[in-house]
Amino acid sequence: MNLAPTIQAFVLHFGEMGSRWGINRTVGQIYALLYVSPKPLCADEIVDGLGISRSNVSMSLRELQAWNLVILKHLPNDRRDFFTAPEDVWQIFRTLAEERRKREIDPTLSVLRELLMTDPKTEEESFAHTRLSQMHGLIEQVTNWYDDVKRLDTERLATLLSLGSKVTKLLDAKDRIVSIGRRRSQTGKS
Amino acid sequence: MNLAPTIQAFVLHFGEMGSRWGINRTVGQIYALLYVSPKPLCADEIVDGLGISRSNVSMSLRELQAWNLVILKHLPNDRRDFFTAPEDVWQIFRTLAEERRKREIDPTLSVLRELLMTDPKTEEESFAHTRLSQMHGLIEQVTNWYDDVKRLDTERLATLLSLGSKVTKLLDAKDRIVSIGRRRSQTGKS
DNA sequence: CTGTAATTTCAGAAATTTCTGAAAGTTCAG
DNA sequence: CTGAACTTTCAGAAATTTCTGAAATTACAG
Repeated sequence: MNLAPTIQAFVLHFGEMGSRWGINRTVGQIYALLYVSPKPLCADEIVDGLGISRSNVSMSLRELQAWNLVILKHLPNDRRDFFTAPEDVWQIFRTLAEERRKREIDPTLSVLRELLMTDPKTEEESFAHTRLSQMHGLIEQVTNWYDDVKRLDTERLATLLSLGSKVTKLLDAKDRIVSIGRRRSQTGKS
Repeated sequence: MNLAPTIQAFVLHFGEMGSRWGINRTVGQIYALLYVSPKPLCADEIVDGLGISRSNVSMSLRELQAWNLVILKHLPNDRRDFFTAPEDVWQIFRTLAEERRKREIDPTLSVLRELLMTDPKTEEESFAHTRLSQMHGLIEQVTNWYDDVKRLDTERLATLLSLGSKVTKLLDAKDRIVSIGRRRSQTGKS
């Protein structure tokens, strides 16, 4: 490894965190390296940068492509594959959310749906049934929200985030304003 | 293992998913079992239910306690430790979000802050610096939103979720209504 | 105290995941 | 075609994580 100290520290940290995240160390490191590189890198540059085997790089890049976290590029007059991380951090964030949902949420949702189809026979199963149903309800509510919000463009998403919990105040405010409007004009319309 | 088929399926699925989540299979299974049990279970009941070693149960319960996902109870005239999962799924959701944040986000945030303190020396480092700064900005924005929202009670949180992206429409609506109010009364006030 | 019922610890066995080197596959210029 | 430049595959080595049984520890009733 022969990287600037800051870059090296970032890459190593991402490798460590990778494990806490369910992606492995190498995958995390490669992603981090691509993320901070001003230009696309080819596999051998990654091998040099991280000091790992060529085959490991190949497999890890494959995984990153499956996650849609990395873009394959070709330079003119060069047969090699080059890779970059997408520019827009918000886009990366969305992609990550999307992929994690596919892998971590959807399978559970479908198992829950399946299990909820069967009628509970015993007292015990009946209790379990209501618990599964609660969990299903929660996950569905959260993913519906997510489906709804993910369609927003970055600017609106940022507005929504910066608003935070104030939206509930806004709700109250809306009601107040609307009712004032009504009182004044007698033609109120929500 | 001698559980009702539905319960068994749920427990096994949760075990599998556990691995995709960074908690291990046993921990996932124990949590699932407690979640669907109408009454607190003691360690030996879990051993019977899941067919795993007593010591594994002990260690896994320890981990679940560290995650705040399990509650230790004592029954009168019984020296054994009994465990349940919290009732309220929303509370569980919050706990999970909180713990994942502590483990998966905060360390990265602090590393990023640290690295951003140093001045970039080369062109390369300078590029990396802006990328780190972008990532830092995004994470901070998202966690600030989260900090803000997590204080809401369950009801308000549910409202906010069911509203989804409509909040942005609401924002527009507010502006419109306020301006109508102004036009009508000449005393508009946001 | 003593003995019993419980929990915890921990060394190392078992299982799983990650990583490597060697071989095979692909692509393309000449 | 041929062979050079590159990428992928994959068996098994290495590393890591999980799990177990045995021993140690704790708690407490008698």
